[in-house]
Amino acid sequence: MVKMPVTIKEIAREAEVSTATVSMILNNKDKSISEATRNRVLEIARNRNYVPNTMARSLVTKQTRTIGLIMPDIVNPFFPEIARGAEDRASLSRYSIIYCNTDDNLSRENTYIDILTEKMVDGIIFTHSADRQGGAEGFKRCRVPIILIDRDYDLPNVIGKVLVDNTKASYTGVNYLLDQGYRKIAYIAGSIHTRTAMDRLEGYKKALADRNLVYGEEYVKIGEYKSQWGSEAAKAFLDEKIDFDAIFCGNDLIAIGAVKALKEAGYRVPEDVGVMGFDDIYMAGVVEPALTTVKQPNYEMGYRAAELLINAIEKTDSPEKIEEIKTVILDTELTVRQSTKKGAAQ
Amino acid sequence: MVKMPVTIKEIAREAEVSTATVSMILNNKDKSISEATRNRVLEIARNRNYVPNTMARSLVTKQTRTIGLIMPDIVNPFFPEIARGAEDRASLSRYSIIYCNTDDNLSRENTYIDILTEKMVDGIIFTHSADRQGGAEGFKRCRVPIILIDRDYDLPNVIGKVLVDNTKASYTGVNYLLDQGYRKIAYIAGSIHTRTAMDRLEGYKKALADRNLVYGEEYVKIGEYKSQWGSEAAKAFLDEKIDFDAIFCGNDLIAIGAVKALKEAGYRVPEDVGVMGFDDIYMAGVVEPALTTVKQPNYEMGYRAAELLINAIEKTDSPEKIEEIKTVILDTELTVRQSTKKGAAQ
DNA sequence: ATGAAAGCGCTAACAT
DNA sequence: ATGTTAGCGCTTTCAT
Repeated sequence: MVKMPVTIKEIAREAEVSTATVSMILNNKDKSISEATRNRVLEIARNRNYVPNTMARSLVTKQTRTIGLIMPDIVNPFFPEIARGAEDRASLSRYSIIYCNTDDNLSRENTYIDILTEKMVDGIIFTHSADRQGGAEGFKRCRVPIILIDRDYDLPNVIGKVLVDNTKASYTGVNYLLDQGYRKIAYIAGSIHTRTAMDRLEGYKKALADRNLVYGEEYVKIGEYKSQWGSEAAKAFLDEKIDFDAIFCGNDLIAIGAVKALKEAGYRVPEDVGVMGFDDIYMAGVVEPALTTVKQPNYEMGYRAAELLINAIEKTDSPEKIEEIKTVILDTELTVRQSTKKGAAQ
Repeated sequence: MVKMPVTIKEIAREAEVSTATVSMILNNKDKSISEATRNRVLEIARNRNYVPNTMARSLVTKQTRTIGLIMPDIVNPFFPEIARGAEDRASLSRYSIIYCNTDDNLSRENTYIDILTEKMVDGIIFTHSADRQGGAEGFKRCRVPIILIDRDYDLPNVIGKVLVDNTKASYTGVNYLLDQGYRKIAYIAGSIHTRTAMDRLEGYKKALADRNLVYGEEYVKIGEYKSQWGSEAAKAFLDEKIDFDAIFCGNDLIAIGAVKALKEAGYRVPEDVGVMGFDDIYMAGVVEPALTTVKQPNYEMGYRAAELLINAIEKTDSPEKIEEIKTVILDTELTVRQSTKKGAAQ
């Protein structure tokens, strides 16, 4: 297993040419090299199982063909899709991805940014972390371009963003419920501390306002992104005898909990009460087929982020004027799993 | 953003010492360097935001502190836990992880092995792919140590394995059902083409045999790892009037489907029929609280794999005698989510 | 059409 | 206690 690596030097000697020639041939920059030597060199390289040393190459070219992917936690089903999208786009252009879990921890984020710049990655895709308060101390030593996903911070080195229009998304979702015949739509929010959550709430309010539907603040409950909370909140609505016929939820976990509570209380979903989730966690469909959700295009977000980054890296032609931050805003999509029409037969 | 990187050369000049001195100080190999110069150099490095160039370092040291992680698909909830475990262990020792999705595709696997050896990763963690028939062509150019997870191939460069005792796992699972009072345990298997699946079936048979329980082959159904199949198979058991009071399933998706079919047919789970899953996909507990499962310790597998690899990499002291392949066999654990006692009250 | 040579930024003997 | 020097394996002008 401890095979001594073959270098271009050895190949050059064996082929009786210079290392420059070998290098050019191996990199397809052999415009002016005879077919004869070309084939000879290629043949030898193949026979000797030549593997280029990318360290040496990168040292010269200042490119590693590696991208860093920083995210809170790959075990959270939100992220694998993003990671996969990024990887698929990256590997198309023969970039590799170094992945880093931060657990939403600022100091781990900073550590990773350091490590990635030391590793000389060509760029970083930064997926949202709840904590980060815009603090830029961790970026002092960072020298690589950054693409933001999902959250819009003001950070140094950011050259692009891939975002979702959350207001529009929940607006669309609530409108779907209205179109299905529901008229009294309650809202169970998760944490409301993030921009994302507030935008969603705003979309909900806007959809109602557009149809001149107004009802009090008792229709909105704020808690956390857990199914437990969904159950509690739904029960609370029932206990308080709020007159609602649908619930829009801050995310799918909440929705799953809400559906459970409603069913336990004897309601049929969606015939009696429509419930809609958001985000589409993995398996939401398996868990609760009655659930229609607003799906965030995670895979595409990862894909587009990698694309933005690679374009920026390779567009060395436009020198310094990468001043404008490219922003991609993706649409969410409605995943209708089962008719959610009010009063529909089972 | 286009900051000119600071090199040790510049720091050396500014501090009026040699690059060797700077290098030693920066690498804590400064046993014999005066506090004065030491502090001066460190100070300058900090002020100038010095970032070491790991390419240059690796070129000399032949170490990249990077590990490759090859797996079928990070979106499959089986893998994020492995990835996370590996990353956690790796980052403890300041190793980074390059991750690669193969979609169980042999040629993608080979491509990645090539890319990773070119990137000079210090080792590769290879998580199981369904396809690979032991073909070793893709490893011709590979020069790095490999740790296998979950599947036991005969591959070149393999220096370690982290496996699960599937026979024992299903043996334990079935015994649990028996201990709970069930006596007629059917088995719904997924694909049976893998060693893993066969081992699980064997454990099931062994558990029954140990208690002198014998019943015909009609108690075993073989299909695929999908909830759809779980439903179909469970219905088939009912239609065929098989006398069973519990079902052991090849994985959780199957179990979820089976529970669904049983409930639709009017059975109470687990009071009338006990159902047990395997593998514990993400959210299995949310989906079906009645489900008790045999959980594969994915996180730990990833963690241990990284550990094995790092130990091997850094144990340069034992030179060539790394002939023995280190094998770690982990136990699965029973995740009892809710009493599964036969006939228990709701 | 090909070769010579100068680095890329760093580490590691070996000197002093 | 610190400096000198020779590479690591490759790319890239600039010659020829």
